[in-house]
Amino acid sequence: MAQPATNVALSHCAHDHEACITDALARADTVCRQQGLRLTAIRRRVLELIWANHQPTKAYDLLAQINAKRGNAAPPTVYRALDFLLEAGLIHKIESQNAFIGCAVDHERNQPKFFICRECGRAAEIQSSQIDDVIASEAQEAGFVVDHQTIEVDGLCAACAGAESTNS
Amino acid sequence: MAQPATNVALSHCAHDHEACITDALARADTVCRQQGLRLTAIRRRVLELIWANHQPTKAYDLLAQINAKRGNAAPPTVYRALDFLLEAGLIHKIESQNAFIGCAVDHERNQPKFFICRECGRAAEIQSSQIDDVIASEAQEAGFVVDHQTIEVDGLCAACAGAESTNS
DNA sequence: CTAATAGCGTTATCATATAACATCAAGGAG
DNA sequence: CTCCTTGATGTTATATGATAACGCTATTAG
Ligand SMILES: [Zn+2]
Ligand SMILES: [Zn+2]
Ligand SMILES: [Zn+2]
Ligand SMILES: [Zn+2]
Repeated sequence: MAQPATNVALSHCAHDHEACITDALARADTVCRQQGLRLTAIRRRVLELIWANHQPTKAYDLLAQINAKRGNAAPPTVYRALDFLLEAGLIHKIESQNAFIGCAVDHERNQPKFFICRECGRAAEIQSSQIDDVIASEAQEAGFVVDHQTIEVDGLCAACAGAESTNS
Repeated sequence: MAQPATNVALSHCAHDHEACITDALARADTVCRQQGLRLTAIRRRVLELIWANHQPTKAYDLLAQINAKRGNAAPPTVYRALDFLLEAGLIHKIESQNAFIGCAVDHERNQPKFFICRECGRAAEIQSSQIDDVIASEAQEAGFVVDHQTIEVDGLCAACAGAESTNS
């Protein structure tokens, strides 16, 4: 189950992945400094690994990656870091996969939601607030007070759908 | 973790619960007969327990309920029944709780989605297709081919929100 | 510096889910 | 009816996901 830190799945999506990781860590530093949160070495390392994988990553895979170079960390080490990062809004949990992914989105006006490709495994975070609006109005109608939402849409991303139709 | 089969949480929602269970089982019989599926004794029993609980129920709680009267079933017994029921569309999995709940909804035109109350624990399945429409259009725009969706909105149901504001 | 607190290491254990293989029951072909 | 195939179930073991509890250490407020 443990996976290499490099991300094969991104082959169809060219971008400067090193910068991607660096930027995410820089943002995290800023956010934590502003909010008086402590982004300790372990927490930072876990966040870095999550971004390096660049797709939903399981807690025990992160643990294996941490321990890859002679480490010997135990599960609570990772779960505590994950709890912190979730709390700080720096990552999200993909409930349908028991996996975690980095967040690069401003959530002041819309809640997390994902398109997840079954082929390449990537989870794209959607920013539109249309879905939130509809949910809000449906909730209003039902007298339901929304607290938190889990929206995970599985399917085929554009790149993988294109590849598939080309092959057939 | 194991819970009694009767459902305290439904106290604020008066309805003929026995009929509720009976109807669900009758519908299941019909669906399975029409589709050539075998609703065996165990599968039927698991479905009955899920409806009896009437809120998202965990696999091991179901197992405990099955074994309550001198039984000795093992986990695969329950998980296999759950797999069958999921496949047949007779239940849904609430991913954010690792729990299962009965379905009484026609899904020809809209996918499963839930409002889940943190207070009473009930999960109400929403039927509106507005949310599906918005997701479909967002997906279209992104070139994403939707296969399956997980939509779970947590919060306070009308009854529990009312009770809370009354108390304060 | 000191005390209080937050973070972390470590061990054990709980909770969720599946693999693998043996056995059994139902239904069709001959 | 008998044999055979298939799908369902029983059983044991194990994989995978997550947390409790406790003591030590590092950080920081005063
Ligand atoms: Zn996000
Ligand atoms: Zn893809
Ligand atoms: Zn349903
Ligand atoms: Zn409620």
